[in-house]
Parts: sequence; structure tokens; C-alpha cells
Amino acid sequence: MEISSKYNPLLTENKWYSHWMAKGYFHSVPDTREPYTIVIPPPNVTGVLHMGHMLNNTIQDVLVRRARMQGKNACWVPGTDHASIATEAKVVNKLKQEGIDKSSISREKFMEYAWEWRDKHGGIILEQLKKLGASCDWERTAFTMDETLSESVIDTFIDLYNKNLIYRGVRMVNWDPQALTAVSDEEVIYKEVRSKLYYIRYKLEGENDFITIATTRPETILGDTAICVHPEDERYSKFHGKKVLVPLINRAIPIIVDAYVDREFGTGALKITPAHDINDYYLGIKHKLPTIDIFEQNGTLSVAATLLVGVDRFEARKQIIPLLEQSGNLVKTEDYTNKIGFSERTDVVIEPKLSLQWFMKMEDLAKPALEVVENDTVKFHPAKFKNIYRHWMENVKDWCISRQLWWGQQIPVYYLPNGEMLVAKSKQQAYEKLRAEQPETTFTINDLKQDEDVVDTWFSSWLWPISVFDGIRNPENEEIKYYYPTNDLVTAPDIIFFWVARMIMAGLEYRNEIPFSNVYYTGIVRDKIGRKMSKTLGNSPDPIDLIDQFGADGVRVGMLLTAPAGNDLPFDDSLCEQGRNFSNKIWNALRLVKGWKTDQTIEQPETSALAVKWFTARLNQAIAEADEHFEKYRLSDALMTLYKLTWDDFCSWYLEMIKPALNQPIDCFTYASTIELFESLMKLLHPFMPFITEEIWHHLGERVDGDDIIMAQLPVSTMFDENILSQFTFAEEVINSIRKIRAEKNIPYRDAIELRIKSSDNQIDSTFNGIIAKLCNISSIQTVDENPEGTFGFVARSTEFFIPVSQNIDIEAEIKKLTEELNYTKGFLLSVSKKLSNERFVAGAPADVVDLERKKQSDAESRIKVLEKQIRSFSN
RNA sequence: GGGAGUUUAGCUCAGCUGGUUCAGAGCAUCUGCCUUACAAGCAGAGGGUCGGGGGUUCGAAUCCCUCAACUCCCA
Repeated sequence: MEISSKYNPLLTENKWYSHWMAKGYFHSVPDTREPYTIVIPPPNVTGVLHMGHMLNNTIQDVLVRRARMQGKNACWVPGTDHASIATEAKVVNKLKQEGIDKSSISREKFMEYAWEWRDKHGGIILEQLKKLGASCDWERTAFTMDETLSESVIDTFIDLYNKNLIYRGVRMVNWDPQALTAVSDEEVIYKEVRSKLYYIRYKLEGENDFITIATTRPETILGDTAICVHPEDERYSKFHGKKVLVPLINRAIPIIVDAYVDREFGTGALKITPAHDINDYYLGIKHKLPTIDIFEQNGTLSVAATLLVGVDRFEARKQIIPLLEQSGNLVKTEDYTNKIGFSERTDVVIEPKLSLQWFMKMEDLAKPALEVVENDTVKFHPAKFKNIYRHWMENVKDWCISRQLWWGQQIPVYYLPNGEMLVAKSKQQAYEKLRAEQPETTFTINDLKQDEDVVDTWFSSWLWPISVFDGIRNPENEEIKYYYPTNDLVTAPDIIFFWVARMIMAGLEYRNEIPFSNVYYTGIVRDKIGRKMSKTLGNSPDPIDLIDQFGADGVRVGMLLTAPAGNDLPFDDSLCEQGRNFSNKIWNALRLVKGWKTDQTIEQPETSALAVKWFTARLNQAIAEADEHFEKYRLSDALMTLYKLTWDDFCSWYLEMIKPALNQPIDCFTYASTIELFESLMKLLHPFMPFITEEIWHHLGERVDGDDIIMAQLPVSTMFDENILSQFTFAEEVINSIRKIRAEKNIPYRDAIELRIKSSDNQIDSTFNGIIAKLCNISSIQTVDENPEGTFGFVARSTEFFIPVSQNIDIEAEIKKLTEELNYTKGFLLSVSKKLSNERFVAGAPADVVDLERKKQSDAESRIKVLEKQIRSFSN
């Protein structure tokens, strides 16, 4: 069969993915095997695959495939979250295009549209994962709004409310004036912005004196309820207890004192707007100040502002400056850089706003969740993320969980006209509860009105490792008991608080058990010059294009080779190119091996038997190495180990060792061993490169139905012959020296040469002589007593080698080369001797270190003797 | 403003609890090769006073102090 000289991934990838699906290999049901479980950190249902997902899911797939090949019952649960803000925004936009205003339709109708949108567009990202090769159990695909998961969310809300862990209150929240909802602290992204600092003077009431403050938000003076100065600031002591008039509107407000004020900043006097700044808010509470909320929900000024009513907050800022100028209140303006919070979802500036919301108490949940990470019950990879986690956990604030949206789980709270509320799963149950508590009530079920808001999407996601197995509603069901706790969570570090922290809290609260044993933090994929990849910059390649260009295996390898845990990954197409080249290398090794004809009548050459023996040892050594990397979650190192094993040891060394002469057949023993070794390599590489390994697996042998590499047993490391490995290292040194001489002296490979080995007192290791001869095209190897004339020489360890040549030898050059080597060795010996003559070293250092130094000393000494002798022979 | 982390070859990174004289890997670079598995390749080679300074030690990339630069997190 003709096999193309270039590997074509596109031809094989779809074929094998469909095959695996048809065979149901990805599907898991509980059985007696050890489970290995990963729940996907659910991507946003509105999302498309980006480079971050690609990295993240490649890692998960590597872990899952490896576990599967280790005979574990591997289960990778895929799914998406409902992304309330993002999805609602998309649906609202779509309706707008169709001329439908959200406010003109009912909640029920809106939900219908939203589900329609979800069904149509919601699965894109999961389909893309299939192209990457993700071996998810698609039969378990979950969605945070599924009935099971939603009910779990509602049950949890009610439970936490009953445990007094959820409360409702007016607090300052992060308000998104575009999405018209509150968002949590974690959904606010602080960015540095160049703005201006305005110095504004306030006239004292009844006096002709002024006090000047500095602010970046002059429009909020309309909501001022005090001016605050430091109690020990002498500049302002004369103002204590007096009142000033708010510019433009002349409302009198008090001057208060508080040590909170930073005397160095601005003028040392601070305006207090309790309704629109979190710090002011707390000062307002402390000093019992009134709050004046001057903004509408959409960020325009309300009637409470009295001026500029209906004007947007940013426009108001522009407009108020000339007014303040005219009134003589603007003292000066300075350029200023500060950090401003933006909504993660809509990217508009967050407005701190007082609002009635639902909150979850975090303190009691945080403590045990911190504990399990501190004591490594949940291990972080890399461990440095423990610091960030600890810092957050120790300063955690209550979580604002209500959102003023429709797309999501509606809060299970029902209000009576008199303001009383009932927390229950349904209106019916709320009413029954009411009747039970107040049998004399005159309210009917129709008087109950459900809370309009929904809970935060993350209030669904934090239950994910439990709810996908229905462990909230049915805590004793077979699946949750089998799959939970899951093994590994793979996520980007910016999700540490959204997911990791809260999933751990939920796990401990509802299962009394951690949700996963290991958390692998990936790096953030950046572009070549280190910028985060983003849609607006347009610097993110489309992962699907990359797969088309380099093959899924190539992209997976490219991403992983350079992505140690927790390190950012400056992405470059050339990484995938390297991956593709590796695929091609493997492919060509297959072509070579499959091109050989076997002949039962030939005996196995000794060199081939030795090659098999050597590579077998090397293979087992590499497996042990890779295992160790896996244990430490160093996936890129594990991959590199296998990459070098395949490319260098197998292709460059082993195959060359056993290669039959041109057009000659190979013996059956070597052939069979080679196929077996090749198979082992493919199995080891399968988790990283699922497609090409499956393809090659089927080329390497006739397979019965169901004999697919994806389900094969991963080779385990056995005891290996270390001696043969060190013998080979010596041979390698000899071969490299000969190749170097050939290159330097322009002796083409096709011209056979001879090799002479000087007999000496040392036992000469001739194990690999046959292989040396084969790889270097040497016609004969002889042992000699004296340095022959007309030869190029080199020294490997302390054995002398000579290559007789017909051409003239540049004696000067040879002497120079040997002298350089001699000087180096002498220097080496000197440093070793110095160390050994230092009594404190001999006394202080451990015995094996000293022994090693002694060995180095004697090796160097004998090498020096050899080199000196060689130089002398040239000089004669 | 508070905290954490990073700084080793042109690039991306290894280098564990201090112990090989040229500090390792992959990629990139340079040189020579179309040697029929592979030019998406083969064979060689060059490249770093381990951010600066100081200290501890027989011995420091590794431990301590200090300075500098960069990154991230939190407010």
C-alpha cells in the first residue's frame, strides 16, 4: 500500500472521532473499576472556542485519556453555563432587531425566546471541542439551566436561607448600568484610566471662606452629604463643626472629621457621597449621614440630583464643569491616573450603587475551604496559587447573588402585600407554609408575588461538580457516590475565585467532602508580544483554522510543549508547526517500517538484537521519567520526554541501528520487536496525540474489532538494564566523534573508513562495536598496540581511537586540538584536586560526594596520560 | 496603597532539600548535506560571568540581606 510522504491529519481525524463515538468509548457508567473524573469548567454558552479553551481542554483530554488507558473508569463531563448577563444581552439584542422590546413581553415569553436562542446557538463551543479530540462523555452533557441543575440551585438557595447564610439587604453593590443588574465583586475588572482630578471649592455657610476638595467625579457633588477632614489636620481645624454649601445647588452639608482621610491626597479635604462610593458609604453609616442617590438605574441623573436631570453620568460630568467654572467653584484641573472598575460582561464603567439585593454570607464557608487548601487536601498546581487563594479567603466579602435579569433561576422567595416574605420552592408551597405559620391569614395564594430577580450564574456553577451527578437532590444516588469527589479540575487562574473557591465551599457544605483533589492552573494564552488575546485586539487566531492548518494533534502538541503549569504562554503559530512536524516525523517512521519486507530465513543480526535490548531499556527509563512528570502535573515535561524518546532515540538511533541495507529484507525477530516497540510509543503518545496514534496503531497491525489504541493498556515501566544504557552512552560518544571527524575532514559518509582502537590496561567496552561500525560506515575495527601513522585520532573516556586516512594530516592542527583538550582536562583535575586537598571538604562533604570527586580525579589523570602520549607521538 | 510572584542562551522554560569544569532542554541561529522514511528532513557547530551588589559556606543559579526591573492579585 502506498502511504503518502506527508501526513494528512484531516483525512484521519474525523474518521477516528466518529469511530470512537460509535463505539461509545467516551461513555462511562459506574462499575467496579477505580473512577477517574473530571468535570469541565463549564464554558459560557454564548462563547466560541478560543485559545484559552484550547489549552485548557487539551490538558483535560490528556489527563482523561491517560487515565482511561490506565484502566480507570474515565469520565469527563462536558457542558456549559447559562451566562445570564451575556445570554440575556444577546437575546435582548436579537429581539430588538426584530422590533420587539423586552419590556413589552412577558417573562414567560422572553424565556421562550431565550431557550430558542440557546438551542440554536448554545452548542457551538462543544462541537468545536470535538474537533480538538476531546473525549468527553457527551451523553452526560449538562447545562446549568437543565431541570436537575436548576432544581439543585433552588434547593440550595432555600437551604442556605434556612441556615441563615443568605440574607436580603440594602448594600452598596457593583451596578452595571447597561445590563441593568448588580454584579459580584469578582465580575468587576479594574483598569487604569487617564482621567482628571478636579479641585472644587465649597463656600462656608454664612461666611466668606471656602474649603477646597479634589475629586475625579464632579457630577457626584449633587449627592454630597458631608465634607470630611482629618481631625489632626491643622489647616482645617477652624472649620470643624461648620457647614458648607454644595456648589450650584447650595445645599448645606456638615464638615465632619475622621482619621480615614488621607491628608496627603488632593487637598486633604474629602467630599462624602454615601450613595455612590463604597468608602463614603461606610463613612456615611459611621457618621449617620443621609444618602442621596442621584442616579437612575441606567446611569442618568435622577430628580434627586436637582440639576442635569436625565443626563447620562459621563455627559453630566462634561456639562457640570463649565457650570462650576461660571459659579467660581472650579479652582483647577489636574491630569490624573486612577483605576476604575468595569463590568466583565458589558465593559461599561461600574457604578457603585445602593441597592436591595440578596447576599450570601461567606465567612463561615470560607474557613474550611481555606483549610483544605492549606493542608493540601486539595492540591494546587503550581502551589504558588495558594497564596492568592489564601489572601482572598481571608478577606472574603459577602457575595451578592441576585441579578436583575430574567434568564436564570428565579429567586424562590414570595412576598405578601404587607411585605412579609416566604422562602419556598413554589408558590403553592409558599402558600402552604403561610397557612401553616399563620392559620388565620386572610391572604390568598394570588396575593403572593415571587421575587423578580434571578440568582447569579456562578450560584449554579459552584454546585457543578455535585449537580451534574444530581448529588444535591439525591445525595445518596449511585453516580454521585461513585464519581464524587472528582479527581482534577483544570482551569485558568483568573477563575480561582469564581470556580475553585466556591466549588470547594459547596463541596464541603453539601458533601462534606472536597470537590476535586487537584487543581491544575493553566497559563493565560498571550500573543507573541505578550498581550492577552482578545476579540477587540483581533490578535487571537481561530483555533479551528489552526486545527485545519496543522491538525488537531499538531496544535495540541504545540500548545503543550511550551505550557508548563501556571506559566503564561506566548503563542506563536510556529509552536503548532513544531507539533505538525512531529506528527510528520512519526508518520515517516511508519513509512520506513512498513516498507520493509520480512524474510523468515534470515537470522537476527547481533547488532539488531542489541539495538532491541538497548531501546527496550531506554523506553522503560523514559516511561519512568514521564510518569514522574505526570505525578507532578508537569505535562509539558512529560510530553518532551516522549518527544525526545520518539524522535531522537527511536527514529534517529534505533531505526538506524536496525535498518536493513537498501532493498534488503529484515529478519522476523527484529521486525516483530520493532512493531511492538513502535506500538508502545504510540500508546504513550496517545493522550497527547490521539488521532495520529490511532491511525498508526491500525497501520502497524491487523486489528480485530474493538482493538483500538484509545482503549489499550498504557505501558508501565519495568526494571531496565542501566548497564546497557551507559554502554550506549559510550558508543554515542564514539559515534559523535567519528561523525565530527568526517564532517571536519570532509570524508563523505559513503566512503567507508577503518577504525583502530588502542589496546590499553583498561578493559575496552566493545559491546556496541557492531553498531558503531554500522552507523559510521566502518569497514573494519581493529585493536592495535601502537599509534598508527597517518591517522586522525580522538579520545573517548580514556580509550584512544584512530581513523587511518589516505589524505595528508595537518599535524599542527592535530597537536593544537589535543593540547586544548589536555589543558582543559588539566584545569579540571586541578579544581578537583584542590577540592580533595581541602580537609574541610573531605571532612564536611558526604562520603558519596567525596568518592565521586576521587573518581573524577583518577579519570582525569588517566585521560591526561593518554592525551600526552598522543601529542608526543605526533611531535616525533 | 496592600500582597504575591518572576528575573538562567535570541525565544519559551528545566535546574528538588546548596556538591561534576566548561549551568541543561526544545525552538530559533550558523555550517555541510536532496545519504530513496522524513528538506515539515539528516549530520555537525556556536551561544549564558544564572538581573545588580553584599553576605553565609570548604563550596551558591540554588540559602540570607539589599537594590532594580517586570508581571499578577486585591482595594
